[in-house]
Amino acid sequence: MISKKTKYALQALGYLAEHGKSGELILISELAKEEAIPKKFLEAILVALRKGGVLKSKIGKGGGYMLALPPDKITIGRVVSILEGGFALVECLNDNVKIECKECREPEYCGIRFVMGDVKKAVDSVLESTTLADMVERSDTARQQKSKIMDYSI
Amino acid sequence: MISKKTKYALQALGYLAEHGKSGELILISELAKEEAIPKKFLEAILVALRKGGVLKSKIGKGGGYMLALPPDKITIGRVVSILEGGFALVECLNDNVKIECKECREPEYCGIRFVMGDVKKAVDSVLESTTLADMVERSDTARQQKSKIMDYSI
DNA sequence: ACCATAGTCTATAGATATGGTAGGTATTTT
DNA sequence: AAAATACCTACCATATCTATAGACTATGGT
Repeated sequence: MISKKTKYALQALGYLAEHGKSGELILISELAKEEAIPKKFLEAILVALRKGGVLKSKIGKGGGYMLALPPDKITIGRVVSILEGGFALVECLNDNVKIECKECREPEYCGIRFVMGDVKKAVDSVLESTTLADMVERSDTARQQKSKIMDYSI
Repeated sequence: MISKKTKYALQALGYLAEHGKSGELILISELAKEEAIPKKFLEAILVALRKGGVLKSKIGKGGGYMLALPPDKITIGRVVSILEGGFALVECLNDNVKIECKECREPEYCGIRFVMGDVKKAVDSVLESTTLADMVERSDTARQQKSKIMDYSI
């Protein structure tokens, strides 16, 4: 299960992708309000995203947040990685840290590791090939489909 | 990250697959000792697996646990599903429960859902096509490779 | 019938992670 | 100087995960 942190991050990034297309700076308070995210909690998330290189900020009056990269250069995998330290399935397969399973006496031929390695590959392949732009686009498409159907039915 | 519960479950099942081939009953205490799993914790896990239809047990003297199905009929996905209620990535995509995201005002065209739906498909596809037998076999193969290399180097 | 064995159930304690809050600080614009 | 705005540190509450304890029930051997 992805954490709320990650979910909020994706919501905020989605909002920034849609409302900051021409380089406008968006306020934390606007993001928090529009996406219904606790403001203080969101602050911490945005800082993490900035440190992770996907957001830029400007302090002071007239300040705010904007994407540091175009939406099609920001993969969902990168976001997940920033906020959860990678999508780790077992301790010993974590991206960042190279830990051996404490429990596991034979990590070299641990079947669980093999299987979870496969799962991780599958997950990473999706997360790294999907960008913020894709996410927003799919949402928009679905919304349009819906309104088209609505039109027909009127 | 899969929970220890699930990891312990897979360890125990692996042991049963390897040591119970001819239908022997294996004691909880043996499993706990050999796989270094806290016994009382393991008990609960085994009960869950039994209720999930993957294990059979016999109470009383001479009792113990055995697989309820051949290892190649037990998918890793099933085990994960029993212990974690499915590999849910977002609340609104859980297998068992059909919940709408509370936060999400527009679940029908939520981009996060679309993306996580794809991830879930990828994960499930691996977990459902991999069986306990595969897991054990890969572990064995790796172990043999290793010993072969050892032989050469001697 | 009795007893040892072995799984089952319920309750609970301790540890860790998550979600959320409070208050103050630093920086920029006007 | 004042207002706006992001930044930082610390903290708390709750939920979940891991683990343990103890009493209960069923079986088989004697």
